[in-house]
Amino acid sequence: MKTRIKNILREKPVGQPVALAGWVRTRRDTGSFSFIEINDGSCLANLQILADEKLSNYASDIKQLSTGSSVMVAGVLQKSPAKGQDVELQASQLTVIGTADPETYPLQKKRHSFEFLRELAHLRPRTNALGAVSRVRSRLSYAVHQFFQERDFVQVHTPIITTSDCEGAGEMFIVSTGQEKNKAEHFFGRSAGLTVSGQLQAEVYALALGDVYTFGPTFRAENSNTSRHLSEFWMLEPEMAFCDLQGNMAIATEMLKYLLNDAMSNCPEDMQLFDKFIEKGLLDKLRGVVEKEFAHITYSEAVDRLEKAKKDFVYPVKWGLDLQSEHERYLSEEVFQCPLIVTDYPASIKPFYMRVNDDKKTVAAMDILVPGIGEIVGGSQREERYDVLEARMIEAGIELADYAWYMDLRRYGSVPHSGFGLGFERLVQFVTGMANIREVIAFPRAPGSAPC
RNA sequence: UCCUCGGUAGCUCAGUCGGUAGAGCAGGUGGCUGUUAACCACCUUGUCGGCGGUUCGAAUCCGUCCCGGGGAGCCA
Repeated sequence: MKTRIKNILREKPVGQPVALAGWVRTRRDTGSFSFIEINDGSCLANLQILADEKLSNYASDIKQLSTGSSVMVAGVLQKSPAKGQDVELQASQLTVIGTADPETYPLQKKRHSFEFLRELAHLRPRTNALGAVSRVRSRLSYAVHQFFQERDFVQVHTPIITTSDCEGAGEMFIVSTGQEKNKAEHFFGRSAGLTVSGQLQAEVYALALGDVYTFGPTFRAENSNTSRHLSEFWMLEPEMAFCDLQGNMAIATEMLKYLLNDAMSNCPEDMQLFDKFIEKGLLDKLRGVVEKEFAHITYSEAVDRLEKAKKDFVYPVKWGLDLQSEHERYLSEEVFQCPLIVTDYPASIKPFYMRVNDDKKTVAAMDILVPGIGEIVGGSQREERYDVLEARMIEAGIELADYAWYMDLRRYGSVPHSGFGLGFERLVQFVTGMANIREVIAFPRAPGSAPC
């Protein structure tokens, strides 16, 4: 029976027999024995093993051990007399499971660039930083479910293959068997694609179950090549019935604070690695976000501030034009220096499903901008009035027949409802301080690149 | 897709005015030591991203394509 290093280090059963299995990070030989550091992925820390020359396979196996080899070790845990670790394992048995030829094994004991590691998608989780990202990502995913389940939200598995394009959400990948000669022969009887958003389907379930969320992979065929875009990414989309924009903002804010707090309290060692080596001051930044109120301004106020700003922008600022990255960054990074919620954008630049405000010019939209990442959450109150929605769809040139089911939600028992989308990888980026989104997903897919 | 910077040993990089390539680390061998980015000595390693051009001669200059970083657009 093996014990995970995480538990060994937490419980420190000194004097007790312990067995574990993992991969060799480094070996150092001394006079009559070797120090071997083992990592088993359960935590950032390695466990130091002492392997004495009296072990039967000392000369044949243990002295040959190199970085990357896999081993099983049994022994007795003891207090360490030297600095660097509280406890260490005196091995009574060490079995080599798999060797790793040091001439060809690409990972070294020293630091590698993330660009290099990206070429080794199958080996990079064995590094400190990528292992830590994986654990924090897993924990955040768990915390997402915990947050919503604690609040009686129902998870809906919305479809990956979809026949409805969530307008304004980007280009779709087309799904087909490759055998169809014409549209009538299509596998689904109509053209289909990979989902760009589960929102419209989530609305269906919100108007039946009240509060729901969907959390799954999302696909965008955009040719965008940046440090915060992926072709395949995970998106969290809560949708709440009987909920207006104020309620939407409140739940999004509460959720973000909850998630940051959860990662900090449950992954302290990994978070300290990020704070120390990836983004200095990360923990202070996150604590600040948890403690401070999020700033909130309307789009009109944002335009006002930008027009009065003493800063030269490349792109023009004018009511009716969308805010550019430089504008969003100026507001969140320089003016407010904290997460900023911008609401009530012009209807002309937002999708048909967002609820038209009383001024008839703006919609009940909200974007949450965070320093360094930009937009992390985008949401809105949905248009629940049949006539208004129909007019907006016609204006947008949408085929009404294709969305009859969506219109039915407004025809039968319509209610005000709201929701938002959170880019999960952008959240992981924000929490870990990783500069490039390709480092926070196991196997990144981007134009021209899809390893493994 | 656009702008911009880059691609030299397994990794991180240097390479001047165009004259055929170097360091540190890693790896190998030997030594030493309760070590911990271990240490000391010696040794190995190159389609200079690809193709084409200019030139007596190209890592170096020009063209083009591929790949990567940063920024922009699109968005989450």
